[in-house]
Amino acid sequence: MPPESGTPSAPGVEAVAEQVFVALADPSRRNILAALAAGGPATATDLANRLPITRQAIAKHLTLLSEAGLVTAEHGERRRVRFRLQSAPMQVAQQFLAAMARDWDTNLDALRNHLDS
Amino acid sequence: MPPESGTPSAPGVEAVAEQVFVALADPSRRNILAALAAGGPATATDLANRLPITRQAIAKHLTLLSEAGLVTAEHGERRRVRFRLQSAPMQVAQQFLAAMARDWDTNLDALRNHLDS
DNA sequence: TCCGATTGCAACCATATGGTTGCTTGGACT
DNA sequence: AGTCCAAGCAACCATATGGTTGCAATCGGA
Repeated sequence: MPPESGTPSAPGVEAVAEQVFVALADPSRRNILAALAAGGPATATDLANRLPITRQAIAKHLTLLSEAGLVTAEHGERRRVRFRLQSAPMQVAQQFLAAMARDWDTNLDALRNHLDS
Repeated sequence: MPPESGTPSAPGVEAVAEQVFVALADPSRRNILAALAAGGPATATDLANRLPITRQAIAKHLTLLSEAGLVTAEHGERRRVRFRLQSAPMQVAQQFLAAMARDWDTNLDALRNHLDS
C-alpha cells in the first residue's frame, strides 16, 4: 500500500514538512516570503529591489520555494514571471508539528505509566 | 520597547522557530527525536546503537537540539548524560507557522479588495 | 534596427554542515 | 593497579549552501 492517500503523486506529509522546514530555516527565504506577503505577487527583479541580495540569489531561493510548493510561478506578458504565495504546504507542516508534539507527550505519558507499574 | 514580552532572556518567537526549523530540517535529527519519543530519555551511546550513524555525530546533533531547546540534558550517575524531549519549542514553532499562514491569507484578501476598488 | 530592461544559465567562491576516525579523560568494578 | 565502558574533544573530509559576477537570450519600444 502506498504511504499516502489523496492525490496519486502526493509526496507524503513528512516530505512536504521537511521541505517547508528547510525553506523556513533560512532568513533570506523568510524575508522573500514576508515581502511577497506584504506586497503581493512579485517578480524576482522586483524582490531584488527591496531585499539586500542579488536577483540571482533570489531566483535560486524562488526555485527552492517553488519546489516546496510555498510559491507558484505564473508566466505573464513580456516574459515576466510573477511569484505568488501558497499557504497550503505551511498548513501541512503545521499539522506535522502538532502531530509530532502530541506524539511526544503521549509517549511521555506511556513512559510514566510504565514506571508506575 | 523590547520585541518580546515574558521572560527577560526570551530569545524571541522567530528565533525559537528558526532553530526548530533548522533542527527538523535534517532527517538524522528527526530520527533521533523519534527514537527519543519511542524509547524515552536516552544517552548518546544508547541512541548510537539504534541509529545508523556514529555516536559523535549523534552527540553533535544533540548539542544542536539542546541549543534549540528541543531536548534537555540531565547528568546522572556514573558520568552518564540522558537526553529528554521538550515539546515547548515545537509548539512555539507551530504558533509561528499558524500566524504566518494567517498573515498570508489576510494580505491576499487585502490585495483582492484593493483590486476591486 | 538598435537599445534597454528582464530572465535564465553557468562558473566560481567561501563557509556551513553532516559525518568520520582517533585520542584523551574519567569513573566503576575486580 | 589494571581494565572496561561511556563521554568529550579535535582534526579532518566531502558535500551542500548561500551568494556573487558575468554572459547569453529575449522581449517591447524608440
